[in-house]
Amino acid sequence: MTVTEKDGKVNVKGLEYFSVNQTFDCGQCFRFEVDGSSAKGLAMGKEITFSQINDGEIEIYPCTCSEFESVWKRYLSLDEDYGKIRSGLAELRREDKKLSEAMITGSGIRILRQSPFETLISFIISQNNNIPRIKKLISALCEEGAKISGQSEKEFPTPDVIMKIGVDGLKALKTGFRAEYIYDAAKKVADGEVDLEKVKSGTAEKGEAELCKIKGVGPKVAACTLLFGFGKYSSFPIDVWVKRVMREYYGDSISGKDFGEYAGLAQQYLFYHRRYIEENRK
DNA sequence: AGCCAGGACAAGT
DNA sequence: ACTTGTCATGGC
Repeated sequence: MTVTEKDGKVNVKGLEYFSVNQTFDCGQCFRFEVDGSSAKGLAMGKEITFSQINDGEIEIYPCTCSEFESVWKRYLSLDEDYGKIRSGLAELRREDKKLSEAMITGSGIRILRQSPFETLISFIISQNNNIPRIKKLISALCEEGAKISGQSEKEFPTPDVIMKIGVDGLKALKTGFRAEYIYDAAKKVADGEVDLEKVKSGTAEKGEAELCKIKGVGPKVAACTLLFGFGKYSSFPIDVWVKRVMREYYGDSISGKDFGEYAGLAQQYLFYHRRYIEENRK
């Protein structure tokens, strides 16, 4: 990996198993717009663009080298050895033709390391909802948070700001029945009843139990939060698409545990593959 | 127009 | 322990 800086842009080349398009279009983040081969959006309190220049080469702006090293490298999981992870997965699932197919389709997917609280709230909002509307609700929440806190709307609202918005305020944003869930999450994180630091340092199982103390957080939302917000790769979110994949590819005789320590990544490959195929049927 | 959306909860078997 | 109706809203 070679990192250079010029005119406020950082160029990174020599990347393997990374595609801007796939990473930002596989349903793990909701504040980016993918257009062609670049993704522009908000993360870590900044507005940022990731642009695919070539195979294995991207541009990041506005950005400096030190900012890349301290923020975006980790955010994009470019500090992880995906070659090693993938071969470990392939070895564990030696006979799994479907997974190896999916690993080719989605070879550029990386699990982002998004901020935990934002991920938690985002996936609470995601339940029984569609992606375009999830994006709108999150953006509305950030705008409202900015009004109250005086902070930039690039920042995701903190727990206490969400508490100030209140259940009625959240309903006014059209979050519907999720309003009390969002509020409960903010309250329990703010008063320490749910300890995100403990989730970070503990196992995925402990983390799931901790997150499920929140009303409106069940196995699926917890798993997505653990995977996309805490980098817990063994977490295996099961939604309608994955259920479909499991049944169609494996005949229901399989669980997340069969995919080992990197089950979450395997899940993303399968999820992306199944949806990618659906898209191309139309 | 009507079904469905990266679910979870509560009440009922 | 499994199944079912319900939740608020709008995308397609």
